[in-house]
Amino acid sequence: MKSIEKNVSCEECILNSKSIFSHLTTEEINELLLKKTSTFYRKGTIIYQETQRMSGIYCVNSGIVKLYKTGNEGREQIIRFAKFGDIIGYRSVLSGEKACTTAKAIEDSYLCFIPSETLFSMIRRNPEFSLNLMQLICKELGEANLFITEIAQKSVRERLAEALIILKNTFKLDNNDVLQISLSREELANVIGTATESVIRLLSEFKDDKLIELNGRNIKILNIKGLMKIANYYE
Amino acid sequence: MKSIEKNVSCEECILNSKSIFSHLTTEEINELLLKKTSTFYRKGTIIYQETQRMSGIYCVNSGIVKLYKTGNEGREQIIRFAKFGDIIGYRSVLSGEKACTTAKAIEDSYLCFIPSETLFSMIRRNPEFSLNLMQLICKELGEANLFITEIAQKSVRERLAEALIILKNTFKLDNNDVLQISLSREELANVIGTATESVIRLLSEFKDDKLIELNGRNIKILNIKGLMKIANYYE
DNA sequence: CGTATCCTTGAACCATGTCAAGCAATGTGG
DNA sequence: CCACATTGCTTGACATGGTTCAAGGATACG
Repeated sequence: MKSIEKNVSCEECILNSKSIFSHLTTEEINELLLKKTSTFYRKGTIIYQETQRMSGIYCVNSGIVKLYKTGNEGREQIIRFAKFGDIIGYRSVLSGEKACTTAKAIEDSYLCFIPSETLFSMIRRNPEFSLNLMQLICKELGEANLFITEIAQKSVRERLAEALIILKNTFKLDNNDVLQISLSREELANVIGTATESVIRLLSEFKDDKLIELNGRNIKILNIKGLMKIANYYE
Repeated sequence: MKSIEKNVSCEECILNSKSIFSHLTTEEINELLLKKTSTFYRKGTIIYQETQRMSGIYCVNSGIVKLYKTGNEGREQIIRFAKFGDIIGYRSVLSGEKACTTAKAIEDSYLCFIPSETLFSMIRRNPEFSLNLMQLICKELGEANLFITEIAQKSVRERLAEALIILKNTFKLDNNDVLQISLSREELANVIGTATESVIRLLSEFKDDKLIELNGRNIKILNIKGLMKIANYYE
């Protein structure tokens, strides 16, 4: 649980045109930079827990954060991953409810913390910022609705193929076509809602079918179209 | 697809303290009343379709609206139901995306249509309204995340018991303990993501176990605690 | 070098989906 | 008002995808 404070550059996050911060005034950006605190989270560290009250949101500067809910039998359901430029924790802050997910760094990560008051002040002062934020939340809601449908209607095989495609789109491949996120078999199972053994068996099948290549946690994508066909996923 | 325009009273919707409209100024309310149009939708009528671009949002004045997504094999996944005071369609309007669900009246319903420009103008002018709206969306997102976890981890039996509890909380019971929403067995199946036959068999079991009583589509709740225990659902 | 964690495979089991057939309820047109 | 069609509901039989349990191998770590 070691965490060191350090000042990281937020310029890239703010200037990124997809960022909700991209429409802030210079004055607002200065206030944001003044109020934010940056913290290092070593791989494996929990950033916040479900049922916890949040006093602000976090913006991921580097690393990868896993957001998951814990089900009745203690099994984790991964809701999403957050990477550079993504913000987390805003759902609870805005709804005034307790956190509904736990956030855990699965890579060494730097996160910026923005206190609730700063966020609310920006919402009150800048309607364009509000609209950007709403847009972000609504997109996430759309993805959640889609995920509900897929998990309810698709087979495990389809869901695994789809998960690989989505991970590829989110985290990209290196120049050797290897997925740029490292997940355990269990985590992969917790994304698609199945047993670890099922993931292992299906990954082997995909390998036998020359769709992917496996090397420990490294997954090399050989045939994305084949995966899309299996997943019935076209986008 | 018959739909008649009629002026319905929006006062109750607006004054309701849980409504997102409750913090509007008198001036804003007057503009809202001026710009809104009210329409009758006969049971079975589709209000909007997924993939459609939305030009505004709807507020349910009376009746019940079913919101569902259509999966690959054409099977419908019910995302939620909207009743008096609920608004629908805002996700697509705010995100600028096409509708991700289809909305269909499953009872005769009156809906008020609020054009996008009116909504955006209220957001731009009134930060408290924005915050209320964000809060609403965030709550829905929280419910979606919970639903993902339940559908991924719970058995069909648990999910059906839970669905009955949630329907009871949302639509209440009449003074004879009968659920105040009428769904086909297939619709019930499409809520929890299972086959119609499974719902039928499990409902019979619940009846045998004296948890519910069945009379056509009428479901009488006899033992809510028993259902909660089966569902592992406590709230 | 030993211990813990993760990964893999096989076998058995079971919850749930699918298919088929009959029944009940409801609506339609003559 | 009846015959017929349509749709929804129910039940049984069966197939199977997926989970669970168990055991062994691989890999990483202090």
